[in-house]
Amino acid sequence: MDRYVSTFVNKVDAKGRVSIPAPFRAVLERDGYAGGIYCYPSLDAPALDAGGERLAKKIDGLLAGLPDYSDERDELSVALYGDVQVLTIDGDGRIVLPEGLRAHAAISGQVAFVGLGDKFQMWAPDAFEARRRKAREKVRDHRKLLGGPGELKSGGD
Amino acid sequence: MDRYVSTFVNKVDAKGRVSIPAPFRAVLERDGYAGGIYCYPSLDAPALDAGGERLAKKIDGLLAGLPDYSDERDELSVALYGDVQVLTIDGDGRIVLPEGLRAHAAISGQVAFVGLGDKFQMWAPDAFEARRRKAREKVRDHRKLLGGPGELKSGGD
DNA sequence: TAAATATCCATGTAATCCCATGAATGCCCG
DNA sequence: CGGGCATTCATGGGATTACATGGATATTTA
Repeated sequence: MDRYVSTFVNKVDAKGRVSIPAPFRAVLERDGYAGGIYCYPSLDAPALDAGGERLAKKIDGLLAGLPDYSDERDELSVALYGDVQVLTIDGDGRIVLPEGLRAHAAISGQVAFVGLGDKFQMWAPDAFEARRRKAREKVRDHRKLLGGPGELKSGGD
Repeated sequence: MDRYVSTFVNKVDAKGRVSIPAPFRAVLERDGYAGGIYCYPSLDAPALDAGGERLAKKIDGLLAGLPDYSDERDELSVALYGDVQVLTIDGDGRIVLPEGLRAHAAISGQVAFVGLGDKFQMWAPDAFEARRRKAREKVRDHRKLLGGPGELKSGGD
């Protein structure tokens, strides 16, 4: 498997450690993570974005499109790189979530790991539940636009 | 044959395992399933959608059009990837249905596997029976509009 | 040295593998 | 044409492994 899929909820222990779900670890293995995974506060959600090399490349790619020394580039690179932390994975497949990041996502006792294809997010489980509901409704709407007959349509009424 | 057709009912055992009907397994073989089959709650029915690589590609296709780091993309990915589970197939051709998925489809003792062409669905047998009846009536109505007599004629059950 | 961070080890639980059984199907040979 | 024989499948149970989690010990940093 080469993409992050599905959702897993794990506990944060007294030291702030969380196990990365084994399936995600497997993807990271393939993805590559020199020294650790990339993690930063989501721009538009109370969540953390994370991933391996592929994610890093994607960020680079976004910046590459903008002219050097432009305001836009400066702003974006600060927004994207400025808050990035590299989290090392310990021998048991766990990371430690620093205080700052945890605050942004309002994470305390548990973390929901949510696969988004080529990156994953970390949420406070209840906040994610709300977002999930919203997202599902949106997909319903989009389906009418996106899906030709049979696209992702299910069980046709 | 390379599409899922017909309906099969199998048991869920004490551990939550269900045999995938052999004919579907054969299709999956051809379809490809690296690591397992893709399965997610149907958007508009109390059922589960499932399939192999072909289905996975379809999901990718939906996202491919959207720009990275857009609100929209994240939202869609949550619903598309976040809700998907990758179910591994054991040596005997069985999968385990996780609690969350089972709940969505109200599946407990038995599962009806329903072929839908390039994917299949899993239903609680009685819920599916009801749905099937309804679908039949609809088809009968349509037939009057669409076809000359005998167009879609079938030999009954 | 104290606090914080990293490494290592222990444990219960849940998932995975492996083998046994039994029914049903299809095939071969009488 | 009919009766065994072999295979394929679904299903059940037991054994084994993987994984998340908690705690203890080393190691660094201020």
